[in-house]
Amino acid sequence: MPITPKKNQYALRAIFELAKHQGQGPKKISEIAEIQAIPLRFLEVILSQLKGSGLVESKRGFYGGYFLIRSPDKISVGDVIRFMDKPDNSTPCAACVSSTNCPFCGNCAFAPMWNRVNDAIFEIYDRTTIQDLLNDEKRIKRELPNPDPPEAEN
Amino acid sequence: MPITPKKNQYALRAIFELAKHQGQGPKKISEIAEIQAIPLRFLEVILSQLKGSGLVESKRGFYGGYFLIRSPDKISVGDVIRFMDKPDNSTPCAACVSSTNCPFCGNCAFAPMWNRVNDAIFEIYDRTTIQDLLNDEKRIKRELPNPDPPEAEN
DNA sequence: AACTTCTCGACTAAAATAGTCGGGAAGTTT
DNA sequence: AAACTTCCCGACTATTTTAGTCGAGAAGTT
Repeated sequence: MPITPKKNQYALRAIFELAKHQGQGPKKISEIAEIQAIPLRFLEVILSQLKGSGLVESKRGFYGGYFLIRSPDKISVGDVIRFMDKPDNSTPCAACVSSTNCPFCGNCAFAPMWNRVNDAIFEIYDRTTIQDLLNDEKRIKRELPNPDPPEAEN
Repeated sequence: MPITPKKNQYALRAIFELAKHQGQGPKKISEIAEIQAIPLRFLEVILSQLKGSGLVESKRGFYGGYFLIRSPDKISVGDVIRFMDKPDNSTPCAACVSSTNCPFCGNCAFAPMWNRVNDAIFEIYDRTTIQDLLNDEKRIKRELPNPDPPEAEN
């Protein structure tokens, strides 16, 4: 029922966080995990998987962390989602997007609709870049100036 | 990863099958199950659940079965999917369509995108009626005249 | 050497999905 | 009526997917 699993959302948020940090060297998994409220050990798995996408790279040691190797306006949400869903690329019945063994594959009245839906989803994903999301966030923050102002420490 | 779970697809196919049979009295679960390759006992559950939607009604006994109580051109795919997903209507964070407890609800840069995706999906669902699907199937069958011609029995 | 951070693979836990079953109630046939 | 067919109901099990954890190690820094 979710549009996309949590893991994919975490991947997006992680990349989003790296994008904020562009040009400032590597960012630690632990920081991303805290800011984006993602379980640390799970995020390790996700980021390490994301290295296979050619979007991020990492460095170890004291000043280590992850960083983007493509500019945020050249990374679309579609790039990320498609990569994350890749492992089980099988999609044997391209028509019935949702089932592994549809008995009507090919001459099924529902297939065109599922395809339209799939296309509509990815059209949005592909047209939304990480930079767009960054801009949106800035705008949101301007509009809601002080959601929770830092209290002066005594 | 599927666009919609199998159960929803079964529900759609069942209604689709009832639509084919419009005005010819009730149709048995067992027939629908066979034609649409749906596990019988599972389909019982689904159809019985669908009675709550006001789209179908049933009759028991020898000439019993299920039938539509609304014409196929007045039933949209959206009606069916929305009903099937109803039970867990909670959606506490309407913005982050996919997660139960998004820590950023309200001021999250991703929310507008998830909403656009959701809207795009349901726009298609709502504009596709069961009658449309019926028409599509007829067209498909005209175009592929004999996918598996019945052999003459010896 | 001590410390920090990513790395790797296997492993467990929880939730959602899919499916099953027995026994009963309504309706039909004979 | 008895026998039969069909839907009805609730609980129950199985399977798959998703989410998350862990220990030990390798690369880099101080």
